[in-house]
Amino acid sequence: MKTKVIIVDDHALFNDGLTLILKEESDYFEVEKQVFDSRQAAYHCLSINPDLVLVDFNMPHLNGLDVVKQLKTLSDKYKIVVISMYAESREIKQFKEAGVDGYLTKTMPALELTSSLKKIMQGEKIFENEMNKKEVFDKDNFFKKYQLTKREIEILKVLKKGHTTEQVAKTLNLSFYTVETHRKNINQKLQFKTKSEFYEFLNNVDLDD
Amino acid sequence: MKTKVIIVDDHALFNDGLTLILKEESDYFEVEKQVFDSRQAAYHCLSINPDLVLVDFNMPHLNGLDVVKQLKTLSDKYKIVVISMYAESREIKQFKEAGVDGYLTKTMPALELTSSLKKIMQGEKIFENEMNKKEVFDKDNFFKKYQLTKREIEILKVLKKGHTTEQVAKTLNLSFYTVETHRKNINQKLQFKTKSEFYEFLNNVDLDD
DNA sequence: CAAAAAATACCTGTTAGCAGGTATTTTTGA
DNA sequence: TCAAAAATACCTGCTAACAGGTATTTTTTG
Repeated sequence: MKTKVIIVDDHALFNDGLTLILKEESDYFEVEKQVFDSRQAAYHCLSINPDLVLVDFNMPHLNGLDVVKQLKTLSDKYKIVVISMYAESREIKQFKEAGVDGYLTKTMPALELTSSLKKIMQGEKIFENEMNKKEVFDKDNFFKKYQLTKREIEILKVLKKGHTTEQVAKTLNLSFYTVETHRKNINQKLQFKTKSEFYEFLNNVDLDD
Repeated sequence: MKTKVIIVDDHALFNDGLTLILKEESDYFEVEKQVFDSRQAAYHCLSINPDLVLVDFNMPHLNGLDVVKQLKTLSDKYKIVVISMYAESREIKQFKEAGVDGYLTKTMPALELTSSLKKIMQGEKIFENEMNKKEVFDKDNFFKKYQLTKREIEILKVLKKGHTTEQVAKTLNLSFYTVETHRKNINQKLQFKTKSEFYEFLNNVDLDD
């Protein structure tokens, strides 16, 4: 009996990545459905009746916490595990209260993830609370996946200081237009939907080598 | 008995700013000396014998870590707190090993800084990183000082979800202009200089009751 | 009750950001 | 070496944000 899994993550790339990781252990996990719109999570859980639901923490429309609460009203049968970019105690507490079975971070290695999930399926509860703070975004994985170039990272570093596009251009001796182009490309790669999202990323990402 | 403070920071503006911040709490802190050349830190500490030394992280000639090591060979009596541009785990570890009492970032609001320093003077050790940021934030103090109104906090809550002024207006059944006015007032009260600052605040502040 | 504080709303002009292009040069790697 | 990737630069048009006002109504509170 394989573990039937539903992945709820609006971020297609990560959703796919997670699916591939679980496929590596296809004798144990079976990804039944990848949900990209959190509002459809409940519907798919009802129709598929999975053993395990992996929910991303920050999503548009319905965030992870809302999804968890919704799923909890539907059934107690499936395990729910939150996968987050942040290991932040306040959020973890909220999810604990909402009754999830685990809170894992996107920074953990694939092997650790699958082994943690197996433990959770056996009834254990795992709340990743590593005080590894600044590595909120897993640098290696992150930059590899999204393929930010050197110049783009350089521009992000200057933006991180609170500078505007024009100030960045002056700092790096570039044309205003060039910096705008780079910003455009960064936004396309990282798919920010709001300015808030962009600045949240900027404030949390570790760009140092 | 006030806390005698020496500030070691080559950056005159920030050195002054820090002094002003501590002057706001002049019944607790007394800035005895502003040192702008890190090579003179030891000399002044010996002659003044302060209770607290605030050391900038990156300075010419002698960097923060070197200053700390030097001071530590002189005396164990005064508390040493490093003030840095960014919270970087590797550096924090080094300073911890050097025996500092705290590592705070320049990005933290003034009130958080003074409240942290007070705690340190009482023997607590505080190492600021992205993880404990949200919790260190002294909510009550903050809102008391800046006197944000109920409506303003309500608007911040909606903005926190990444909504625009227009979306906030719709959500709260207000005119677009009203929300803009509130935002204007918030910005005036909190004195954000850049958008990045505003969003950093928004992403880190705890608005829940 | 009267004054202060808070909340509401409107107006103008400016700037930053961003989406959607085009296009050339430089660098790099198979 | 040559094609792809990266970096550079420009243009238009639109929208959100923001600074600097004014002004009325509602709520709070001494």
